[in-house]
Amino acid sequence: MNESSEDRADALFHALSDRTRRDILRRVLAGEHSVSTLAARYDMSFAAVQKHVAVLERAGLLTKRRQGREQLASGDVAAVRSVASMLDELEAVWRGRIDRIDLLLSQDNPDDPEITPKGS
Amino acid sequence: MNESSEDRADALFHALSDRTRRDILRRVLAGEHSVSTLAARYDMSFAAVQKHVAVLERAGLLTKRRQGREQLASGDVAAVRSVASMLDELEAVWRGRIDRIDLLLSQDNPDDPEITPKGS
DNA sequence: CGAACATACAACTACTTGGTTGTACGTTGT
DNA sequence: ACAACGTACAACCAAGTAGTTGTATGTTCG
Repeated sequence: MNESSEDRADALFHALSDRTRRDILRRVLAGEHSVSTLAARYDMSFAAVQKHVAVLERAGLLTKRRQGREQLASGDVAAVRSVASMLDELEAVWRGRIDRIDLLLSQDNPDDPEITPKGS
Repeated sequence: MNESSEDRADALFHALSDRTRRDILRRVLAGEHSVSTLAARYDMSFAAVQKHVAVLERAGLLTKRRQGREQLASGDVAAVRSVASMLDELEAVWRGRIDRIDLLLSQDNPDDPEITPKGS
């Protein structure tokens, strides 16, 4: 409902909607990497990778810390979990629908012959 | 790893990256709705909403069934779960990192803060 | 049949995105 | 000091996106 929470969801899902960014995220979740170390892994310019890292950072999926002339990027698992909880909320909405269907069925058929209708 | 599984992830996260589409998804997970019923809920043209529904359908997040002149859209919870499992995979990657750190600590190795940077 | 409804799709516009190159600036090592 | 490195950012471009309006097609109902 909150305006900014929808903004955040937009940013998170958008950040995850690019395969290069998902791959970068995997790497930085596995351990710290400098931006140039990451860039060396992809067949695109350094600047392109740096922009992907910036998108992930703006979405809160990774953080950077300076070490000398390098920026070490590290994945934030809490942000990943927050996305998972958004999906949990969607699943809860679906479960509410199923519960309502089950209620109707049990009212019509108190003997409960049918289990889990064709629900998905 | 599969090429088309990345395509699918692209489509799923992209579909979820728009707040109108997330809202539509919530409604159709809660129960069947015709496209026009959905469209009436938003301050945009019918065609715009119809395109959002098409994006969700292409991503596999909803299915439509014809009933007379209406198309009834219904959310597919399995697709939502498949997204959740992608996030689980990311969290597993992160957990592997933590396990490796724990291993280093338990080996009482005070050197080398860098953790196996890559698979090469 | 003909009117109203429900949907689909094409064409167009404004904006965003993912990529490029070039430049600027701080840090490191010799 | 200075060359090489690591990063950030601006300007640009092609492609995609989210919205619009208009049109076509099928369905229901009086």
